[in-house]
Amino acid sequence: MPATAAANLTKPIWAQVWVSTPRHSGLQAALTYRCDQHLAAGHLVRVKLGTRQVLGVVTATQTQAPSDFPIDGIKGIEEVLDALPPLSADWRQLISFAARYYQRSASEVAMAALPPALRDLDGVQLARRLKKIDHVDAASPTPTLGQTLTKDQRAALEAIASADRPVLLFGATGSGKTEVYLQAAQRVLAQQADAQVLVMVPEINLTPQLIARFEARFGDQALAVLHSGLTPAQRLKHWLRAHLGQARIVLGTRVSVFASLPSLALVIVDEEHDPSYKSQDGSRFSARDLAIYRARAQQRPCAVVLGSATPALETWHAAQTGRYLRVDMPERMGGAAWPALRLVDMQRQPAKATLSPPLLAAIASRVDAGEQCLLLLNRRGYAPVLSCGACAWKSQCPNCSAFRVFHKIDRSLRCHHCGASQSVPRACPDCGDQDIAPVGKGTEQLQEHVAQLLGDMRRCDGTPLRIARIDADTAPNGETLSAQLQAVHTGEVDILVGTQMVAKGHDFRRIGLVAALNPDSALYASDFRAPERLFALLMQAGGRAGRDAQQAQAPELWVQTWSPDHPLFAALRDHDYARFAQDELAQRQVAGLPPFVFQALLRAEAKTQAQAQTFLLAARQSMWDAAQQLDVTCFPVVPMAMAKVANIERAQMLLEADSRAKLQHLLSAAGETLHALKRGTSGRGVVRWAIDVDPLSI
DNA sequence: AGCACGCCGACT
DNA sequence: GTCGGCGTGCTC
Repeated sequence: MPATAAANLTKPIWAQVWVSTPRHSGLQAALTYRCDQHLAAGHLVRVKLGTRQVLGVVTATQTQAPSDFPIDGIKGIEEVLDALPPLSADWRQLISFAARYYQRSASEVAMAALPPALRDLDGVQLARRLKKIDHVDAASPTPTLGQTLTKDQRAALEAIASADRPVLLFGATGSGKTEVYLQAAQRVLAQQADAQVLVMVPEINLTPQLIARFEARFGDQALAVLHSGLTPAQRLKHWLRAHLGQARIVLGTRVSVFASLPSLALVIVDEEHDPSYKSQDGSRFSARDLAIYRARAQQRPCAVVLGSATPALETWHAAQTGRYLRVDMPERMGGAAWPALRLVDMQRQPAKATLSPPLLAAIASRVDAGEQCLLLLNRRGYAPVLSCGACAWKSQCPNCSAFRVFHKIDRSLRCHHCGASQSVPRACPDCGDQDIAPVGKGTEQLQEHVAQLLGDMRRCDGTPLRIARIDADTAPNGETLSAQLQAVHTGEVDILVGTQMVAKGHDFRRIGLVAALNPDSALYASDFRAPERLFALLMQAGGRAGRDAQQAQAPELWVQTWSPDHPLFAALRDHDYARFAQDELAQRQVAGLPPFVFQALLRAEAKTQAQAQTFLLAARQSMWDAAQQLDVTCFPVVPMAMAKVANIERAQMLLEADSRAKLQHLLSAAGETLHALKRGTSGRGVVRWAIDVDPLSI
């Protein structure tokens, strides 16, 4: 409630307000506004900014006039949205921390954290929305009984209840992590009358089962969901229900880490290793890391659970060093067998075989037995490049440093980076030769290829095989995706070809064989995190197979590789994530890579590569001495791996330190400098710059 | 980022 | 004379 001190008209009160100012406005901190009475911090207000009226969050009020801004320039608060309880001190502290750590202004982070629809509402409109919500009265959740727990699950629950640290729930696919989440939530809700639980998932579309189970257990009255797929009105409604404490379980994607949860008592981060927790647009925060901060910084105690079968190496390392508590759930439920690994040495296979003969035979045998097969190929389209046989022409995108991908379905060349599309030329644009041919294989071609090879086969009922494909082209949104997955699930498909998006989340009951056709690029990629991602993908893909214990044949995970002796596959064969992590961490330590060092990237985008680099070089110059003193390494300025996207040239500079504090220290000083540089001559042509703290890819 | 102001080219 | 192009600069 707002403070009810009597208004003192002779003595104005000054309020610090976070307002919706844009990213590069140079307005960093809160702005000062005048008001006639004290306002509790956290209140939402509407204030004038320039000519517009915008939303703001009060962070503090004071009686002393500000010294850094002319008093007669200060405007009054237009309206206090006091129908809403103020945002809590915990919430404001989370926003401040995120802004500081990721080098953004608190205003920007705060506004991104609030539902967009709230920005355009006045008090009257807001009251109307609230009235609607109040009608749906907050029935306290009446959870149905949970399943009987295994020994592992009981131990995990006990650990979560008593842990004084974040808990890493290290559980295999199908080991029953979800039931642990559910019962941990139930326990918290039972213990504390107003408790709230935040459950984070990487992508809501890929986890319909998880949502369904929470809904079934707690009822949709107690549940709120927060993700980008909602309409603005829905998003506001769910946000308000969380803020008002009506929603007891909040399920959401990475944005939900900023949800207003006045009585938060438990945070669950499912599939904590998933890269989508780190946002790639705008403020590049890690929702997983912020979730941990949030829980620990809260005034009321709050437990955190990170769940994964293949934790991020950062998380694994934290568990090894005792900062997190690791709880293992190694057993797969329901007696489902782990798929056996079948490695195909491609050096011993016929050249250019997309599907090696032994794999093809295995697929045929599975299909014959009425089982389903899943073939993973991480390239959509028909072929990644089109190339001229007579000259050096390739389907280079004119706007990006990438090739345009050949899509046979509409005979187009599409750039997967800028979206530009053109129809395939009849002859080589450079030399006129007719012989332009696709190079390499994508999912579209694989589907065609499989149809050619196995098209004569019949299902046991005599009908032709059904070979489906799911990738970003066939499933442009969540609805089409779940429709297609549903078709697979109900058995309408015999062979499914797809990109990694199919490997995540979904339970396919009848899949007996999963194959990764060409995963080698990740083994020797310049990105040091590529093996970690590959291991997670293959473990996850393997988890798709053999969930049905009734199957006649043992489930198999096939991998076609040119490096069958790579240690990653040896660990994969034994489903031994711990060994993989240990090997990988040892290498990282020797090479001086995260989690043993801390990194930040300074990025610049400009019309020319030279302009982007000039800016970064000036930045490097200006922070050089401070970096030396703090023992932070400033690596040379280089073009990004994808140097040009949509005709914008990009360059970057890596900063590295052996402690977070040192890196943070340097970065906090750099922000001001960069703003100044952009205005000066070295910032000429620079469209954007950004700091990416703890970058996932370099 | 918006949204002003501002200072030059083609229309009623 | 006015409408409007988008360059530059400010927002408590």
